[in-house]
Amino acid sequence: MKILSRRFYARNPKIVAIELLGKVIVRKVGNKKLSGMIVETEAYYGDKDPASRAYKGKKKYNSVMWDLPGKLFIYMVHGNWLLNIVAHGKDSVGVVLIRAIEPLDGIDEMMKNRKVKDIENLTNGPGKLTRAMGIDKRLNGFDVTKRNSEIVVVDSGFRPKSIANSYRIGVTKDLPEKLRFYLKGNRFVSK
DNA sequence: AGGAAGATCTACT
DNA sequence: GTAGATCTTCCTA
Repeated sequence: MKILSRRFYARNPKIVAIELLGKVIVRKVGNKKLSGMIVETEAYYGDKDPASRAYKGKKKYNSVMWDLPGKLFIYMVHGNWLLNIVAHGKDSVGVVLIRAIEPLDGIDEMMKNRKVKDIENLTNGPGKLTRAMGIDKRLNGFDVTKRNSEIVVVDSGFRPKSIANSYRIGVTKDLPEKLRFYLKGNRFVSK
């Protein structure tokens, strides 16, 4: 179980979004371990991307986007916390939005957090997985490349067989490029 | 004060 | 499957 390094995130967000598929997010809460495999992501750029939180310039709440790659960027939309990881090269800004995961460890605990019966509905959306894992604003700016972080992303060795893409979901102004990526056929991809 | 925002839940046809 | 209410911050006036 290798923790992904800062170098992994210091690339074009589109590349990082694709390569994050199949990796595992591990969340530690006290002595409990919650984890899930990433099955759906979206890439966002900076000032050239009207759907990006960085589009209108640096603000207090989005300043972490200009910070080091590998940090968490968390913000609220429609009453849901959305989990992003900062990913960009030296002279640009970008993030990868985690849209869905496949639950692995701590499923009982996550069920409790979300009050749902069927596993399929547990983490198949960006706002759902954050609630299931107990992620909120407190974790904004967290570094996921450090061992012993409350959250890390590891390479389990899994290699996706087939990856599909589409336009991003829910955005009012998208770019003419398909920036959403997901594991084809996986039942935990959002609807 | 008012409204928009990478969404979700519920209650229907 | 779709339609509408509701979710909570942060921006703009």
